[in-house]
Amino acid sequence: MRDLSLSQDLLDWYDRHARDLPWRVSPSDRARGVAPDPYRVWLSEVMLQQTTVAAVRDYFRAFTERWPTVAALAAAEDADVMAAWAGLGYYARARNLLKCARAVVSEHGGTFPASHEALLKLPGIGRYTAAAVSAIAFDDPQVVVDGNVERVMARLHDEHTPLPAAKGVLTDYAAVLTPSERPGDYAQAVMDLGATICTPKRPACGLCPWRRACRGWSEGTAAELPKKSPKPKKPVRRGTAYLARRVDGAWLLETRPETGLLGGMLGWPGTEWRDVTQDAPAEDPPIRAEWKTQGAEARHTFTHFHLILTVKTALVPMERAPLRGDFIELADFSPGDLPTVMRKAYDLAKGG
DNA sequence: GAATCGTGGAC
DNA sequence: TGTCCAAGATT
Repeated sequence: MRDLSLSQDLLDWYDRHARDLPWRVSPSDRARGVAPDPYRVWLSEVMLQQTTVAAVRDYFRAFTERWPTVAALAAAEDADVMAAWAGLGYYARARNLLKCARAVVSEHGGTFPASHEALLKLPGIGRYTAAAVSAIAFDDPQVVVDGNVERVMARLHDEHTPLPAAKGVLTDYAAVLTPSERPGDYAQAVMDLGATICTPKRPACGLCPWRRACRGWSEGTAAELPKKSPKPKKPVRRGTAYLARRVDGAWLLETRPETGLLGGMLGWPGTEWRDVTQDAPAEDPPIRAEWKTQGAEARHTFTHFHLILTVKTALVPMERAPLRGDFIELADFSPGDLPTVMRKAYDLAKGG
């Protein structure tokens, strides 16, 4: 069963209110037959996973300027891609981005596969991204369900079952509304609606094209939906980072292991980060030196814990060999290549 | 299903 | 200042 009248109302709204985004083909251009580039659609969707449009904009521009095609990205050095992703977070995305680009080249001749099934098999492409690329780049009416769609559907149907348990029924609601015509514009329209009108807090229901049909509006429950299961409190961890500067200005850094937190990223050698209820980890400097503790500590909050990082610095002579990590010449180092927590430690060392 | 995995902005 | 939140994927 479908409700094409509601879908059409949203498409009409989108024709008038679609946001101008660097990766988007406007509905008017789309109507003239301009086709989106699957590479740009895919890249933007991966960048936008759990990340705001405002944060993605500059990264998207930088990536597409430097690597205009999937083949160009596939040929890039791992370290260059990780450095370019630094600051955007969820670094597994960058690792999978490269794996995916290389798979598209080696297994699909450098062209993104058009089928939802084949897209799902690629690294870093899950249910949402496969559906979004299918719909937006290939006009395939897949059911696109992201956080916006979940929120809009929960309100439209006054669904009080908390997430993530409600995911199934919300997907069913979304399927009913997905049109076979203009599925790409429709998918982007629901997400625009969620991002600009049907917002998490204080939704602008007065401006909503779906207000007449919305049960959350008629019941007065819209603003409190969707329900979510409560989140556990974040524990606090502590650790030490060692910032060794050689007399010629080179910094001692290491590439973190591929898996786990900040995997594959550049960082300062240091102790492990241990819960404050545990014993403090043993001293473990990466090079013999006179270490000086900075007056302030670096504080940073990750998805599931708070970190308080003690920053120690030292100046070391040219000939001394490190036990861990490698010295990177001053000319080859940019703090912007570091994940944010590591950049905070750097800023602290420079300022103090 | 539950954990893990970043960051910056809004309130 | 603390909490919530954003176009999720992977294990």
